[in-house]
Amino acid sequence: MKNDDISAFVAVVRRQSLIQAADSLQLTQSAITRRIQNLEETLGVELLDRHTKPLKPTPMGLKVFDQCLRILQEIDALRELVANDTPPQGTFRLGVPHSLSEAVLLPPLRSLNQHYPALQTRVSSGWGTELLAKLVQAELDAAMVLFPRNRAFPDALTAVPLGEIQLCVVASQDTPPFQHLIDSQQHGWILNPDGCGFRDGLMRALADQGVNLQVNLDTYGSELQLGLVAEGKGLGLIPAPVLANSQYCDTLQVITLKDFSPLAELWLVYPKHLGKLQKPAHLFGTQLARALTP
Amino acid sequence: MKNDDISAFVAVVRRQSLIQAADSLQLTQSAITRRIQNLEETLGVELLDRHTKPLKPTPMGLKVFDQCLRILQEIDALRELVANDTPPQGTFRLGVPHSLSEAVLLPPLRSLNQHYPALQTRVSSGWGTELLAKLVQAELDAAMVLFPRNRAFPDALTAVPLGEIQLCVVASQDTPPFQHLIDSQQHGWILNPDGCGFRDGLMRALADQGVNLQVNLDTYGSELQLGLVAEGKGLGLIPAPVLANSQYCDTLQVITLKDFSPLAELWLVYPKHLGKLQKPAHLFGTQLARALTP
DNA sequence: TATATTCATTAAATGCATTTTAATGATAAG
DNA sequence: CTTATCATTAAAATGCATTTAATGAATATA
Repeated sequence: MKNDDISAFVAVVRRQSLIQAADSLQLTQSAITRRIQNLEETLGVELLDRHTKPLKPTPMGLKVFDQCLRILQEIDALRELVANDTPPQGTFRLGVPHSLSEAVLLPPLRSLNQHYPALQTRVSSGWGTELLAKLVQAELDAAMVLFPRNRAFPDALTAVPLGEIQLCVVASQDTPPFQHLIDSQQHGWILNPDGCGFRDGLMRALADQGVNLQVNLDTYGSELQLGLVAEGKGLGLIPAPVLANSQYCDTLQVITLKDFSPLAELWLVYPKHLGKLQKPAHLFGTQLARALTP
Repeated sequence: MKNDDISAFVAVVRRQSLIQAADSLQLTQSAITRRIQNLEETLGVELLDRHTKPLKPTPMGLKVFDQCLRILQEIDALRELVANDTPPQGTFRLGVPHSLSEAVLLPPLRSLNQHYPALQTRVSSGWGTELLAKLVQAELDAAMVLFPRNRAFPDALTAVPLGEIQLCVVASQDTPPFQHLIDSQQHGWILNPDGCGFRDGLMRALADQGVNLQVNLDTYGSELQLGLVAEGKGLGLIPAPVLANSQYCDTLQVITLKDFSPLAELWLVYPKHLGKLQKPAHLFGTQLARALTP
């Protein structure tokens, strides 16, 4: 009984698709097929119902799924157990989102440094999905990312919620106020690229109302974005703490919408499968989370 | 994190020796060494204290050991889960001990047949350790074995206790009674070969008193053994139910000793790692145990 | 009905990881 | 001091999982 097979099965049930599961585990469909077959073979039961279109587990498969979850949980507990007794040391490569300013990031980083003075922390910043990609490629040990709530992460990663952050819709001072999301399209949006995750959420919310997201300008930094918004080029969507610390804070108008609750979640994300090379850094999952929560 | 590594570690901690662990998992010492190293590497902690002579886990290792147990337990639970919902079918190769007569074996076998009429059962008999060897070589699907209590089984096997069985020390009618184990050596023993497991226990008990087991004759079957005992060639050690059903039952004297409590345990033993070939039979661990318990 | 398109399975080839074999080291017992 | 026992290490061999590539099945589109 291989754990890899188990996590493959879990990923498939979650995503209801071999392809997406493969994607999330960074493998081929073939590999997933084999893994599922392995598990089915060793258990002697059919786990997936091949006839339904969204691939679903058989009744037995569902029970197995639950138990698999329990197994993976105990394995995680083992990691935690070790991590909690091992004071982290060495160099720790942490990724932080472009979209969050120093004002937001400094407190947790300071807290991290207080907890583990021996730890060398190297911080680099990037857009959300960039950071996730670097995690799966083991170029980072952990990353903080800001994503819409209920966001699904790659199965190769563990995500711990660090807290919620309010997003604000901002407009220039002279923009006439409006109350519904649908009206936003009259002005258009100025947004950072897809990688940051907000855009996805906004797009989906608009799609629910049958409208496509209209983007006036793609920006690559919060100050730039806010500057353009201040000039009346369109609306912006920005984390409240970033707005508060921006030079444009007073120049902008915050719009409160009735049908769009712009809440994002700040996550700490780190790889599940500890490569053999990076020694200590990845080990302290929730330990790190605790240290980062001020 | 590989389950094989985990069970290797568990085996090592249990046996306090790499060699014995290797033995019980049917592997080389080398392999065990590597597996332990793997686990230590992925966890980033030293698990075994190499300096103590009976190889012992470090304090951290002990905690890890407990958690490993939990993991393996959940994995077993998965097997159980599936097994309990899968009515067994096909041909089931069950091994039973030479040392137990039909009188003892018939009730559980009948019970098994009642529970699972669809199951073809092929029963073959052998000495205890023979049966265990056949299990690890997948020549049997399960075996009932009679062994001294607290007997350690190979880690590749799961053992479920089915109940206790009284052993009797028997002698010919004209043997003068005695009360202590040590006195038995005056008469010598007539025993079945080592494989049956009783001999081990007896030998150990005598060794504790500083005496070596003196065996007058090696026998290869209970009736033969009892026949020879009846002729006064020495003492016998035999399960009570077998004695009760023997033709020599009335010809023999049962000796009650004060310092040797001859209790054996009847086990159901089956392989943990289900080979891919044998389809259904090995699957129903405790399910089988329930059926076999009358 | 034909033709893509999407998604899963299968088969052969590659590549990686684990195991064994064999040699070395280390420690305790005779 | 020698032998025996047990663990580690290195190199070769084995085995297993993944990928690549081709096939199959089912749905949608023209």
